[in-house]
Amino acid sequence: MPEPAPLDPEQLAAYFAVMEVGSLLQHAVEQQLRDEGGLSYIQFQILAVVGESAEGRQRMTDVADRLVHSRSGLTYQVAQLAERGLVAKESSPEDERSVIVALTPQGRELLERVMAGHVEVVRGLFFTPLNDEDVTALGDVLGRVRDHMRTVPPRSAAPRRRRGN
Amino acid sequence: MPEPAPLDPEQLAAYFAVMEVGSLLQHAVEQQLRDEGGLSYIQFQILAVVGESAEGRQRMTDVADRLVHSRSGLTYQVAQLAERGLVAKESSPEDERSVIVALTPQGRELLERVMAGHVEVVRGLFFTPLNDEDVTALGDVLGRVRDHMRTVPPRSAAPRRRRGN
DNA sequence: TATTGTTATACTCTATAACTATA
DNA sequence: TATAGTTATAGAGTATAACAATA
Repeated sequence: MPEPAPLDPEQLAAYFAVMEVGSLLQHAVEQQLRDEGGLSYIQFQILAVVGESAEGRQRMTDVADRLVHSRSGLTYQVAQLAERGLVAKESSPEDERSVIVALTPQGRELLERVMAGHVEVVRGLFFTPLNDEDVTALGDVLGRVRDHMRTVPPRSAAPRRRRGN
Repeated sequence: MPEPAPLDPEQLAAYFAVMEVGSLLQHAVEQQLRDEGGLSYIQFQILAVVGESAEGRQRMTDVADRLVHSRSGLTYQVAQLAERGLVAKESSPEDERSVIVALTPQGRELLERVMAGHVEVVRGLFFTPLNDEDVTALGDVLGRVRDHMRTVPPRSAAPRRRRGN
């Protein structure tokens, strides 16, 4: 294998910027969610993903796939949310193996309450220094990167079909 | 306080894209660092920040400030690295309170070895779908966001001068 | 008094592997 | 045999607060 060429300065700047912005934004958002709703970012994401679906109901597996979680990690987080009465677990009539996560009224209420502050943080921190063109450009370029990332195999080379998750 | 306007679809797309790209990229990079060097991302960053300075030496506080770490978290991570002989802790001649983190030869060697794979992952995952203009645009826009983020107070309103960190 | 750093502690989160049950 | 999910367990990381020492 030949020496990989180093990244040029512009590439490095872009890479570091993405990582730092993502990290700082996540930090800020986490604090707001913790303060205003006692939620971690992942818990918030679970509520959001479930709440955004048609009737506030999603299969465990579908939530896990979307949030990159390990199955057991999702089981843990959903248990935390269920303990607070924010979601309820139901069995699926179609597939006895499946578990459905359903947003409770309290869950929806908390989600809506917390979302307001969330939007404010994101707007203040992220969008303030940007104009419409910047936003469009960002969405376009990063959207392409995201699509590419979703395509590329996890670089564990082998497709990895065995052993769940 | 008036209802905050929700983010428009373009803004949402950009926000989600940043978070997802950052998260996926971090995941991929973490796996490579773990596999090839037994390093967490933060440990890698510590080595990189220290190694990038003039003589491979940095004060604890300066490293912590740059990596958003709590002091105690940095103490912990530096201890991990020191146990493996990748860094050494030295006292500062100028300020008896300070502790200097210095990259050892083994630390530098590992950093260089791991950096190759790191660059490959970033290139393959992040830069493949982008042309030069995209990269420039990204660096410009996200650079502005980052600068803005560094400026804005942590939204805990109060300047927070008391109590370290 | 403010700053630098460490320690103890408690907690959250994550991942792995073994396991059950349904398809 | 593959898929959906849980459990037990163990480990890594983080934050807080109390502390010691130097500026």
